[in-house]
Amino acid sequence: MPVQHSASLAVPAAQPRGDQCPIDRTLGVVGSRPALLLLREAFYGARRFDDLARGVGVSDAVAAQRLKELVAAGVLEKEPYQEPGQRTRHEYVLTEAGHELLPVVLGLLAWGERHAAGARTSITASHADCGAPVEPVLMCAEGHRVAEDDVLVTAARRQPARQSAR
Amino acid sequence: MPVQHSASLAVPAAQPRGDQCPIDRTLGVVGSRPALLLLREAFYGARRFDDLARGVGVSDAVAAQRLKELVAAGVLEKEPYQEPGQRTRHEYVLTEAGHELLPVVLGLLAWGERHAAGARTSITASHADCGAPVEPVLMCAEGHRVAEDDVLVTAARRQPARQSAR
DNA sequence: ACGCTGACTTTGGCTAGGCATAGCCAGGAG
DNA sequence: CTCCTGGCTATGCCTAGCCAAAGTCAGCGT
Repeated sequence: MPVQHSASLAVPAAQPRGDQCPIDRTLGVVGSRPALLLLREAFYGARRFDDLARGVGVSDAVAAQRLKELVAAGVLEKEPYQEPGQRTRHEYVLTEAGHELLPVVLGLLAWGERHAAGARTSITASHADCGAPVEPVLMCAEGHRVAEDDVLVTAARRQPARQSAR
Repeated sequence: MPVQHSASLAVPAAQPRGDQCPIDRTLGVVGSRPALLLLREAFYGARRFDDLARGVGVSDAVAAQRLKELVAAGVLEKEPYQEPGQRTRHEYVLTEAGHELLPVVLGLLAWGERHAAGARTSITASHADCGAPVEPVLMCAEGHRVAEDDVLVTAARRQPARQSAR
């Protein structure tokens, strides 16, 4: 017997692909390196264009382009603000939807810490209350911790009928 | 005090960027669309080259290239297998490290379901035992559910001393 | 021994996306 | 009213990545 993991997830039937797959759709929004890194900066607290662009290390043009896409996708919001003695500026803040991408970002962080060796520094996410390291863990709405092979993936047609006039 | 969510994460000091950031390093491995989609296929149970490539919808060349990278990064392993009456083949199986990317993939899935509208079908990950929907949730090693502002992000130098002869 | 099939590899052409540099614009400071 | 600064926008070049199509290769079946 070689290894235990067969198909990991329980996938009884074929799932939709292409633009019908929510994973693919999400990747259309945050599927590029600059986009994810901008998100990282936003989670680190950056709000101003310069800080975001600088932190990611891309040119202004790319930063502007990606930020525009993230705003269009509803991940970030552009809001006016004013520092005392300064003119009105705009800052980029995470929306509710943006905040919900935190598990993904921290998942990448945790994986990189564990498996992408070579960095001379390590970044740790820990629980402010107890100091223990934090990671995304699979849980169901009932509050059970879910193992990989207990995850059942199913597809369903959305809104069968009711295509009434708006 | 304008909005409630200020910096979401608690980040007391600057974090390393570029290739010193584990998020960035992880993106170097799975930071492209085809790579993530190949991973999706692997989680769905695909193991053969053709199935993986077909499921992602890219050309053979791209699939081969990305698979090679994923193998090199230790996410997939190439193993020989033999179906009865068939010649020896190789299949791609998720390694331990590969399996640990599941929270990221399911995070993308969950987010897409909730925020990337437009698909006519929905994919749901549910708990096989109780049927409730499954999502990645932030938890610390002590077992506490961690809220966003209770996540403390800190950097540390790896291997403090031992900077002996190079 | 030959052919077929699955699994790649190679080649050539094309497009998206990146960078650098420079230019533009708004608006408080002076 | 002009200057200055942060925040973009525009231009030109250059590379990475993609696709399609064709070629290669291993080895079981006949």
